[in-house]
Amino acid sequence: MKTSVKQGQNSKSNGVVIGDKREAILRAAIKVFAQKGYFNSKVADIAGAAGIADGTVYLYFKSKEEILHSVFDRAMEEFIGEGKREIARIESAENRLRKIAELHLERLGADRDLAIVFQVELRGSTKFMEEFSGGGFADYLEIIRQTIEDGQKDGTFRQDLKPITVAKILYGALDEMVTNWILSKREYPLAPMADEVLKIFFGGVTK
Amino acid sequence: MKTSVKQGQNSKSNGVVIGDKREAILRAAIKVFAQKGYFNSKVADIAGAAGIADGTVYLYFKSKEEILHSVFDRAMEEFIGEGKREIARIESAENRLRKIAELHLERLGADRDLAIVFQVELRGSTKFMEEFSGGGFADYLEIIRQTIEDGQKDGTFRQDLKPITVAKILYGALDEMVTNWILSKREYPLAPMADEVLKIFFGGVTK
DNA sequence: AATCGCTGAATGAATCATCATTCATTACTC
DNA sequence: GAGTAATGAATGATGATTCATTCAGCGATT
Repeated sequence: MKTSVKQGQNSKSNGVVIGDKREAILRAAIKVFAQKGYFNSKVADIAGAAGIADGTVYLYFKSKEEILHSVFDRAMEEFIGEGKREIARIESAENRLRKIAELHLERLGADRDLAIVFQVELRGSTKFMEEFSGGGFADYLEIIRQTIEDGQKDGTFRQDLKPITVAKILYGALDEMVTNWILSKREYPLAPMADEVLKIFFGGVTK
Repeated sequence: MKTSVKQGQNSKSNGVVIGDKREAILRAAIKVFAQKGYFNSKVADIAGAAGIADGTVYLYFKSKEEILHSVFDRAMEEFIGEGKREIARIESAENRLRKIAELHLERLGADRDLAIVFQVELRGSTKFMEEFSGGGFADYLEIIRQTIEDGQKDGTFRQDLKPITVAKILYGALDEMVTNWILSKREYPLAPMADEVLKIFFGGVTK
């Protein structure tokens, strides 16, 4: 019997607003999933990390899987939303792509746990990937594709390449930067890698 | 009680050489893992697909995890082994990279199930990725890196880029081609995508 | 201002299903 | 009939989910 500190819900009894228990669970889940992977994470681990009882999790989520879903949905929505906003104001296609690359690496570089869940768990299941192909991911790729098409139309980019393929290549390169960053023992800032990627992407490696 | 067709091991009783039961299990595992993912695959599924009893699996493998390991090890060994051989005879760094890209996509494009297991399951666990970072994967990236360094030394490639980063970018682009191919509903040959990737990689997208 | 239900959040021990793994038994082969 | 390979039912662990119970806050009542 532990002397658990009960806490009425949000900001009722005392001035301290406890963000939201749902929020706490999501944050805890990101940490736990990042550490042990979705399938090796116990719901009890998440509850523990969130500082609540096991059963409480089910007051906020229908199942363990729904937690993972929510993590993706929330992050992706925010990610794409802000991306679109930032891109909108930029004139040249080249600079838009530059911004996309920078944002991509900045975002994921800013939250390692979330990055791990994205790179590892999202990829780690065809099921999720397929759902995502029709969801946020397709949107993201489409934004890149469109930007490349714009650049081709205004004569900035070569026109002998299929925009969608070019988009995949840029995305793949960025994605690999993130994956390597996650796996690396050394700590280094991720965002600056955008430069090298863009140098090659725009100019190629041939002298 | 099913009238199971017992079969003495390899080519004993009759002329038909049943490759090896171990081999059959690995093939079955690749198919099953590709379909449902490692964690959702039951050992019984694998046994079923291989046409043997559940327990028999354990005559050939210590655990379910060892099966997955074996799938990776075998494929990676073959993959890298043949890669090195093919590369060795090629003179120019540029053509060596070209060959690497082609092989990469040809190989994975030739066995969709294996490709799925590689793209999805390998990525789907930090544990495996980390093991692999110190294993086959690191070797592969090193081969690419070295080739790029060669090209820089002989003046073919720009020298203002870190070879390791360039290597990651090429790898990332190829990897994304594979991932997209796996997820795509449409059936299309993977290998030809190497051309587009190389065009951009060598020449860049800017006009 | 002390007491009293009430309500809904939170708890965590118990349940129940799901598999990986084992091993006593059976089937083959020589 | 000895030796080996294969079988598949039984075992045991694990862990998601449930649910009877506890608890804290709050307005109403005295």
